[in-house]
Amino acid sequence: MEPLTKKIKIAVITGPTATGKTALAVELAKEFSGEIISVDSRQVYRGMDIGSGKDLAEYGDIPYHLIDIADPAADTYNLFEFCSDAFAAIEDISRRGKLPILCGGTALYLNAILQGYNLPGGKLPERRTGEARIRQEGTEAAFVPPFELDALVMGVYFPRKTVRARIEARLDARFASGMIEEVKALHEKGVSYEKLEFFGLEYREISRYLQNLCSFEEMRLTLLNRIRQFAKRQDIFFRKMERENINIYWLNEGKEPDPRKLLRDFLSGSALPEIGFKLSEHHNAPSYK
RNA sequence: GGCGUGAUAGCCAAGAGGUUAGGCAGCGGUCUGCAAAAUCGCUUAGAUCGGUUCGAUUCCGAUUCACGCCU
Repeated sequence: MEPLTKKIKIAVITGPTATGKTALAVELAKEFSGEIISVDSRQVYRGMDIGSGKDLAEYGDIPYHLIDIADPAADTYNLFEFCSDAFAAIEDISRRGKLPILCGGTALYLNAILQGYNLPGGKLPERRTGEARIRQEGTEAAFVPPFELDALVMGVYFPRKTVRARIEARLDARFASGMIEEVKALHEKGVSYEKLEFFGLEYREISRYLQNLCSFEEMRLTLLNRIRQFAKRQDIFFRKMERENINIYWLNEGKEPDPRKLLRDFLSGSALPEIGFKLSEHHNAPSYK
């Protein structure tokens, strides 16, 4: 195949959890003939649906990538694999004349793609020696970004207080739609409690509940706090990315500035507006109830 | 009405007449190989009024409130 010489244009939708990233990405994919690449370290695992917020029903006819590509019992997906899978997907979509739309909140993964992390091979940290595939790959598996990207990065913004409320509403909806049963089923299919706890948040706290280490109400409150703290850490990472010169267009409630217009201008090569709002220059209120 | 106990930060909760309680929650940061992970930092309160004292959140008195008991 011919190498791609020009920079490949991609759109990115990111932001903290529970802000409606998927819905926006699907909307843009429909309008701009796009395909979605999930940037989510948990949605890669089969069977982790409700807890990771896959929302597969929202996609309709829009093709998606990097979802359900790993076995939660046997695999431990990581940044290295994500980088090679994501660049492969971007190239594939682009060659077919479609627009790659990256969508997700795993900020490290996104940052690695946007900044073209060059992951060296060679000696790996002690803690990784247990993983067979890493040993096999060794030095030659060093990851070098195969081509450059021209990315329009948009983030869905809500005030922290609103995000917190959305997290709570979504959590209860997830309980109502069978999230506990999902975790139970994963365990019955061979995913150890240890592994489930490693996956974090919903999988960790519900595993503890299933092991009778806490009551439902205790579990729910702990989980609520953990998800909220996670959303804060996502913000902290987005600020770091901004300081590292990644421009993020924060869309108030996902609407303003209009993402369709931004993307249209970006794709046609028109001048984009100045970034009006930087998360890194914004402080959240000192406390919430 | 009488007696007793208590009143500490958003919440829980200690000790001490002068030197940081602590935990949770909150906020911020680090992070190029498990990132929904790991890890670090910050956040100075003592119900009210008066007294004792060089100095009171700590001792004394009154008041208010809460809880318990008694009549």
